[in-house]
This record gives sequence, structure tokens and C-alpha cells, in this order.
Amino acid sequence: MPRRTKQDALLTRQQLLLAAQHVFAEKGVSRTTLQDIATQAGTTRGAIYWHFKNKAELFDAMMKSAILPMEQALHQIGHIAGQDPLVELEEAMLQSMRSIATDGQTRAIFEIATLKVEYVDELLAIKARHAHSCADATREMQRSLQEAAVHHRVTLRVEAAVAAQGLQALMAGLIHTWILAPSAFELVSVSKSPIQAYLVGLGFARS
Amino acid sequence: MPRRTKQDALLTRQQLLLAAQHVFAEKGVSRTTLQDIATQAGTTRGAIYWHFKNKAELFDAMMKSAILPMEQALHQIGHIAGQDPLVELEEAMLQSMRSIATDGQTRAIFEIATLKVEYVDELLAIKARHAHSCADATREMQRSLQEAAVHHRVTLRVEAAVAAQGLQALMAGLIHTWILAPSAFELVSVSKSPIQAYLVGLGFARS
DNA sequence: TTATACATACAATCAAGAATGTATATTAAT
DNA sequence: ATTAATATACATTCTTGATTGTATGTATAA
Repeated sequence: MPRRTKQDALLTRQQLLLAAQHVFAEKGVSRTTLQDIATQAGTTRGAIYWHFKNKAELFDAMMKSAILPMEQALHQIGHIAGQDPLVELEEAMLQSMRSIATDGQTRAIFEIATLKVEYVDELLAIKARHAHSCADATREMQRSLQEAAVHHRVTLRVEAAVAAQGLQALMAGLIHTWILAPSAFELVSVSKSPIQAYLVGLGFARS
Repeated sequence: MPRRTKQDALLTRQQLLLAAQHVFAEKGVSRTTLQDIATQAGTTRGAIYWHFKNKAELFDAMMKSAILPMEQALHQIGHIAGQDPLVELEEAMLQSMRSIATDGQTRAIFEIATLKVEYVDELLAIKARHAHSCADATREMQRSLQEAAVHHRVTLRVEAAVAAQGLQALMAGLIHTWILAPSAFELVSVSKSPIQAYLVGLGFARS
């Protein structure tokens, strides 16, 4: 039955990525066999080896396909003209939390990235990419904080780069802690106050 | 040559744990074979199977042996009578950071726990233990924050439990981000200001 | 007709675990 | 104090299952 149309091929490729996401989240990356993924996708290993070189590249592609939309969404919230940059920053962070807490796909990706994969050998490149997007996020936050400082006419009590590093860490820590034990607290509602407290501590007036 | 003395046996056990730590940090848990660990320890797989049931229990024992001293150290810093609880809390957090940044053993453990292991199946129990000690730390922080609030005669601007959750997340996030890219910033010095900012944001006066 | 998009079959590797071997420390009896 | 008996602390060997990569088959779209 092989040799389907190009659209069909693209579809099976996407199904493979989706299947990989499911199985990785359930069994962890190292323990999922390509057979597992093929079965979940309703195909055979042959299809996987046609679309991807091996498990590492499949995982790589899966991560990219999942992270790209998130990065774009985060980057797009540069800032609407005239808006309060601080409110925008806060809202962007909480929005990220919201999607993690409510959207199963997003949550699965975070679970895999933080608890279900070992960053060694071929996967070290992916770790590097995570570090990179982490640094990017921090820079974005730094810019937002500086703009907000100008907008609110306050001087940051902490050097901007360090302040941004702290804010990024606070967000990452909240997410990480929640992923580790989602029933321990409600991500979005609990995140709000600490973020505001931190911003107040940086010098912004409490709203 | 077998049947050595009991002290010898205990020594090989500890060497196995140390070897496991090294190899796990280097190759990741799932990819290290028991042969790897045995070789690194200068013994054979027979020794491992004598002391431990399988790799999962060896990993479990390794984590316990490494985490117990840390937990004790953290718990012992309950508080010296008459001291400022806030200063003590800050100092305890920075001290943890310091040991992670300077002590190779501690750092290796954190690296394994955050980047080199997949928490699935038999290792889910260890994930649960992490979550548990995470919750413990948060409770300790909550207590410290409340005592500090009394001591400084301020009312927390954020509910104590939530404030503690935020503080724990901030610390966890800083550590996690640093483990992901140690060369990106200096853990101890960069952590100080954000922690203070957060505490100020909770309502404590800036010192 | 040819390259594509897979499915199927095959070979090779590899690690786990169990079984077994063995030399020595302990212990109890003499 | 010796010595026999036994349990200990491993080392070695073997089997088995699982997974990977590759090679080949094949029906169909282009």
C-alpha cells in the first residue's frame, strides 16, 4: 500500500511526532522503543526510519515542532504600543502558566523536557537549545523591565540583568515545582502574588 | 579472593555508590550499564548484585546517601536563638547555593537529578521523594517567614504559604537555570539580589 | 517508468539477570 | 587453640530477550 500522496506523507510524519509525544511522556525517552511509537501512530518502524534518521532526530523534531509555537507566542508579546509594559509582562507570564496548566499538549512537552529525558550525548544539543531559549527569555524580560522602569519613572533597585535573571528563575521554578507535583498547588493563582511581590521588590509600586 | 571482612564490604559498597555517581553524571542513568559502574569501582557486576537488587535500587541508595546530609544540614539551620530569622533564612539559602556551586559532589547530584535521569516506573518513587522534600523545604520557609514577620513587626503582603512557595520556586529556579548553563552567570552572587528583592516585596524593609 | 513512501524480514549487538564457582572470614565445637 | 562447618562477598559464565539498523520487497503517485 505504500507510495501515498505527499500530503499523506506529511500527515503520517505529524502523526509520528504526536505519537512520540504521547509515548515519551508516558514511558520516558530512553525506554520508548521506536516500535512503541510506530504502534501508537498506527504504522511501522519503516515509516519512522523513512522520515527520521533515528530516535534522537525524531525527538529533536518533536521538540522543535512543540517549542516553536511557544517561542513565537512569547516573542510576539513584544508589546502593544501605549500599553503598560509591566502589566503586559505580568500578563504574558501568567498566560504561559495558563497554557501549561490547561493545555495537555503543552504540559506534556514540559513534563518530557523536565522529567522524562536524559540530556546526554546526541541530546546535549537540545539541552543547549533550552539554555539558549532560557537566555533569550531572560533578555526579553530585561528589556521589558527596563521599559517598565522608564514608563513608571522608577529606578530598579537591582541591576536589570540580575533582576531579569531572578524573574526568569522565579517563573521557571514555579513551573518546575508544579510539574513535579501538580496537585500541590494551583499554578496560575499561586504564581500571581509572588511575581507581583518580586516586581514590587524591584522598586515598582504595588498596584 | 572473595569473603573479605565486613569493613571491606562496606567500603566496596561506598565505592560502588561513588562510582555510580560519577558514571551517572557522565552518561545519564539509563545509558550507564552496571558493567560501567563495576569497572569504575574496580569490581565486577557480581559485587553490585550482591549489594543491590538492580540498577534502580542502586540509584535509589545513591540518591539517599547524597541527599540525606543535605537535608540534615538544611533542617539543622532551624534557627539559633535570638538571631534575626530573616538573615538566617537568607544565609541558609545562599549557603546551599554556595555548596552547589563549589562542591563537585553536590553539583553532580543536582546535575543527575535535573538533567540525567528519567523519572518513570521504578524511579517514580524517587520523584515523589523529591516532591516531598520540596514541600518540606517550602514549609520550613513558611515558618521562617512568619517568624521573621513577627520579629520585624511587619505583616506579609502575601499569604504566608504562597509567599513561601514563591521563595522556594525562586531558589529552585535559580539553581535549575544555573545547572542548565553554569557559565551563564555566577550562582551565588546573582542569587543574592533577587532573593532580597523578593523579601522586600513581601513587606520586609530593605536592609 | 521511476522514484517514493512505506512494510517486512533479517542480522547483529547488547545488557540484564540468574546460575554457579570459589576463596576466605566467622563461628561453634572440641 | 585447632579445626571443621557454614555463611559471606564477591567473580565468572551463560542464557535470554529486546532493540537497533539495514536490507529488501512492493504498490502507487508522478
